[in-house]
Amino acid sequence: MKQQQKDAYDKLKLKSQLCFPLYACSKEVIRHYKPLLDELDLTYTQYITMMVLWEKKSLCVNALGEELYLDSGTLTPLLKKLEKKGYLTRCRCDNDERSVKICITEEGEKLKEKAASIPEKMESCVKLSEKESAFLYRILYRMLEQLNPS
Amino acid sequence: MKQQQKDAYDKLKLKSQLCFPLYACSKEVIRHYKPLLDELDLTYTQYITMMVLWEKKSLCVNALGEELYLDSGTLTPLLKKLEKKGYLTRCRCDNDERSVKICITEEGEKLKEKAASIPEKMESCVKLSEKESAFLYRILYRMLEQLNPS
DNA sequence: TACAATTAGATTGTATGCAATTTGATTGTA
DNA sequence: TACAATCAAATTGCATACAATCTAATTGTA
Repeated sequence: MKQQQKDAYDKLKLKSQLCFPLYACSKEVIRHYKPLLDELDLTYTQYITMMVLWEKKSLCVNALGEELYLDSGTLTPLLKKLEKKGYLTRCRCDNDERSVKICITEEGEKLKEKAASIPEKMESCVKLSEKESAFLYRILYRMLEQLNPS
Repeated sequence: MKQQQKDAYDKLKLKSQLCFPLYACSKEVIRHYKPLLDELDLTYTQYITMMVLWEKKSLCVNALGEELYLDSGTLTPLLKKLEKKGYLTRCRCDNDERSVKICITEEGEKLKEKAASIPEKMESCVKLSEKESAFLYRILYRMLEQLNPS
């Protein structure tokens, strides 16, 4: 076998890939959120959706999708569930009937208090130094920008 | 509002969290694999499953799940699909009828040749320096180890 | 050796994710 | 102003993920 082909095969190993630890790590982190989010009766995707709403109060589905890297196929049913729980409202925009505006409710605002302790609790699961966190953060956002230039 | 509560709320912002870019990045990377994997008629999860088999040739569902951080609920239907495609066989172990042994087929081995160019193509999507890749790799595996000590 | 406890996969049910398509509203332009 | 092109959500279909439960095999031990 040629050296070149051997190199190509080496790169096909799970342990040679960056994509795999990224994928596995993401899932493991989300798994660790679960018991904390269960107390709020939220899934992880519902949680990050609420995070955007806690900050922005109100925005269109489209904009929400860009923030979260999710499309309407995922968001529509998810937003309906959060609406049913009473955390947000969905209504067509007055000025553009194509768009749907999502607004946080008082119930939704109240949930923020219960969620406030979660980030701290999660941090304690993963022991990274200040420097490592900052590096990881920067590099992931740079990758995101490269993969999905917005 | 107390400073402490303000800090807690700041940490609730999407941009303050490490979990979010991890989650988004993982999805974006997988999305970038799609056109390459479409040519092989594999999904991403099927691809990483084949990566393990290209390396190990044969192992039990259990061991496969530990490698991939997936459980039988995900693996069983996925392995049935790959079996139907002819890339692997599933059969109960002789010495322990509870276990199912997965073996790669010749068809499965042949697929490796077609997949060999994928890692290189993916690398070109994300421009990280040698140093950055190595750092990211180390930190992700360390996190994995912390989150799921095996 | 009985038999409770454990283990490996399979199954069930719920919630994403996302590509592709559809529906209805808006925009650009001949 | 007609009307094609575009756009925003919603819908459909398929493939994960994973917790919880179930089934069958194996193991530990009284």
